[in-house]
Amino acid sequence: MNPKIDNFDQKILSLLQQDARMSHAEIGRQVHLSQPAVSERIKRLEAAEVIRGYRADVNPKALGYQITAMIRLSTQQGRPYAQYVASCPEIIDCYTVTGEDGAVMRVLATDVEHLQRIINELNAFGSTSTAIVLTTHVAGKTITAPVQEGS
Amino acid sequence: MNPKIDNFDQKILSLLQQDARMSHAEIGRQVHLSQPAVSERIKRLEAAEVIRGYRADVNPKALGYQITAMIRLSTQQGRPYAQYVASCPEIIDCYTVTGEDGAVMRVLATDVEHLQRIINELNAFGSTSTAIVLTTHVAGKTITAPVQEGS
DNA sequence: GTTGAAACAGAAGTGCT
DNA sequence: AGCACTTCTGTTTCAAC
Repeated sequence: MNPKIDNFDQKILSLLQQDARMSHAEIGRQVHLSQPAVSERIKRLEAAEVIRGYRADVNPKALGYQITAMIRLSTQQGRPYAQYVASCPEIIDCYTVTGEDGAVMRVLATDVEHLQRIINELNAFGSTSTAIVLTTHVAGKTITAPVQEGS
Repeated sequence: MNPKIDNFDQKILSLLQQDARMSHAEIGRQVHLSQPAVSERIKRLEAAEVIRGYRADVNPKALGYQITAMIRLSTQQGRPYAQYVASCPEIIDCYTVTGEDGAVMRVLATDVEHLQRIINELNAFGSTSTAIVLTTHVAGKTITAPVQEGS
C-alpha cells in the first residue's frame, strides 16, 4: 500500500467520498488542518490517482429506472460482448470474473419488459442468469485504507 | 419517469457524473445556458433527489486493495447478515436479490488471505460463492434517462 | 506544518426581458 | 422560463514564520 497515506489523508478521503463538494476550509476544520494544507494534500492525492475524480451520484429511480438487476453471463469462448456492454446504456457496471460466470453486470431497467429485452440481447453472447435487486443494503460504501495485520 | 427532466437537465446530469466539480459556468458553456440558469436547474435536481450527492471516486488499488471480488451469499432463512455487512469496511456494495442467492456483494481485499478471512466470516451467515474480478469493463457508467419506446 | 494578504474563480442573489 | 450584473464565498498562490 501507498505509505504516504497518513491519518489526515485518510480522513480527507473519507470526507470527500461523503461530499465531493465540501470546501477545503470546511475539511480543514474537521481534520484540524489549515485550508492550504488540505488543498496541498488533495492535490497530491489527485496527482497520485488515489482520487480518480468526482462524480455526481444520480438516482436511477428518479430517471425512471424502476428495476436494478444483477446479470451473470456465461460466455462461450470469449464472445465479443465487451463492445455491446460499452454501448448499452442500461449496463452500468460490468466485470469479468473467475469461475463459470464469465461476467457479472449491474443493469438498470424501467420495467420487466425492458429488462427482458436486455436479457434477450445478452443471450446472443452466452447464457445469462438474472437476479433482480430487492433491497440495497449498501452501495458505494466509503472506502477506507485497509487495517494493517502486523503493524 | 419524472417529466420535468428535459434535454438540458439530461446533459447537465451527464456532465456532473463525469466531473462533479465542473463549475456551473463551464457547464453553461457546454449546454448553451447561462451560469444562473445552470445553478437553478442543479438546485432543482438536488431538491428532487435526482442528484443524491457528490462523491470522490477513490482508487481501491491506491489504498492497497489488490483484489476485488463478487461474493454471492445464500442465507438460511434470513440470518442477520445486514449488520455484519454494514460494519465490514471491505464490503462496499451489498444487494438482496431474487433467486437462490440471497445477497450479492462487492468486496475489497488486500490479498487472497484477506479475502479468505472475509469469506470465512460470511460463511457464518450461509454458503458463499466467490468470483474474483479479473477485469473491469465499466464501473459506474454515466446514467442516462431511458429512451422512450413509444414517443 | 502555520497565518495572513492578494488575485482569481465560482456561486448566489437581484432585477430585467 | 431565460440572461446580465453584482456580491459574496471559496480557492489558489504568494509571502513570512
